Amino acid sequence: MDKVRTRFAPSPTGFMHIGNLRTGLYAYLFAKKNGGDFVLRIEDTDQARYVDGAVQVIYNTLKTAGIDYDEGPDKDKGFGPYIQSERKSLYLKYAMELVERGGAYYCFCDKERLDSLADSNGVRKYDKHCLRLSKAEIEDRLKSGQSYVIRQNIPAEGEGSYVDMVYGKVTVPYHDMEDCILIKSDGMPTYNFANVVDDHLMQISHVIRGNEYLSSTPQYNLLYDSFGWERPTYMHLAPIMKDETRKLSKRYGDANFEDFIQKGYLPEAIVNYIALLGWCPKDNREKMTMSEMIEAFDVDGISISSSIFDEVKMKWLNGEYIKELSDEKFYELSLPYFKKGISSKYDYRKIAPLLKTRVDILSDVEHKTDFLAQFGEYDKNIFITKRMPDLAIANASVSAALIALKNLDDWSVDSIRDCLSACAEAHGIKNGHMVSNVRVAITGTEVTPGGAFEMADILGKEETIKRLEFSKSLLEK
RNA sequence: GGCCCCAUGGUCAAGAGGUUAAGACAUCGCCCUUUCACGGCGGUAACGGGAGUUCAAUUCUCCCUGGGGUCACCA
Repeated sequence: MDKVRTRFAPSPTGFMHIGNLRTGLYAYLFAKKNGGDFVLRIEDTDQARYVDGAVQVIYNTLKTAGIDYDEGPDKDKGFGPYIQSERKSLYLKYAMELVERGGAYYCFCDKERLDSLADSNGVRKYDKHCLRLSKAEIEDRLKSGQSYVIRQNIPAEGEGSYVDMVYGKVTVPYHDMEDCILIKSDGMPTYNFANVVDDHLMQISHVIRGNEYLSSTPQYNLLYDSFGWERPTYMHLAPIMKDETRKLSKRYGDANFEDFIQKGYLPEAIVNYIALLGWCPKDNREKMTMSEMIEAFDVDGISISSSIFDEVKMKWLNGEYIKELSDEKFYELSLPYFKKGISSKYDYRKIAPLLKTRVDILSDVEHKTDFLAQFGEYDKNIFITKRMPDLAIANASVSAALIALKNLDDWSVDSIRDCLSACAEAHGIKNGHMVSNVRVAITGTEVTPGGAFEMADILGKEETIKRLEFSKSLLEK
């Protein structure tokens, strides 16, 4: 086999959504697995849809996702330019060659005529009207400056088929294809054409893309054939869905990479998760580094059916990644999510290590530390758990702890522990009940970033006493 | 509507004619922990329907149903 070369060819039309990224990831994994090159190409032939800054989004996303391209707009290895709008003259040249070879033809039909071709379902198919034009007539029209497009000339009979790496054999009758436009009236190529010309010129060996192209691929193969070019191997990927019936789209706001990063997902976790959405390694591993994925990547494991994006599972995976972070790293990454208003009052260095095993995504830090700034009326039934079944015990614990802690001068996790322990014993309260009750009493919440000692230590003596007093009266109500 | 493609628990998914039909997330329960969480153990839960082929179909074929894609001077 010739050298494996894959490409990722996004359009700069805004954010990069997860499905799109996954396509790029698979193309990258496949190339790397096979010792090949991964090429980035920007498909910006539709000027109307171009979004400012979107190219930068593509660069940034790939970079933070850890997907390094071997070639791209800023890494020309001799196949450039890698931005389609900069290749404009090239396409026209090839289109004219194709006209010479009979694989395409000039078309001068206007919108009205095209619209009149629509059938009762509103579906229209071009009738090859301009294919009948004589060479002289075409020359004349061209000379007079009449607006034109170049269309692909599809055979009326027969069918086109190819073997897809994941779908197997796909066959489409030529009759069902249209003589689609290759060069638009603005001189720019359509995707249908640019794609083929570029993939050939860039010596792409394996075309990896979404399965929306599954049935138009025979049409592209016709182009390769007309030019006498070797067809690439195709790998089409099933879409990632938002739910059973809707595909993940840019409209689904949370589906883009940037948003997930902002919510506090680790890039490695996102990449790991989306890799698993549609691919399963032979040994069924779930948590993998990029190099492990490259090593394990295998076409056999690619799903042929679509999969639904499940943020709950991605959250879990992210939590696994977070637990592996060093305390220092976690501190750095999560600090931005620690509310500024309370950061001056409480030491986040003390809180962060406690939080590490308790958050799935970094932004969880925000609400998990809410109790620091907010404390007030709460439902006293939260004292009750399976191990602490009685409010009277809560009441007793809080009253006793209040007195004991008031007299505690050396305020540290250890001294608070000892103090509470002695207090429990003195009052005949189980140690577990005591700490459980104190923990709830000083935080007002069921789930906290740590145990009673840590919470009291972080809150400080003054605040702890204040809260115990509040909870005491709440319990006495 | 034509054409192309798909169909295993709620979700991601192994399995490729004979399996007690894996595993993960979620969910539920138990245990651990001087406390919630973390962690450990376990439970509930699936082959869309109908015909064939076969000694035997979740697995192969066909039909139906359901879903997706495509039919643009968008990619």
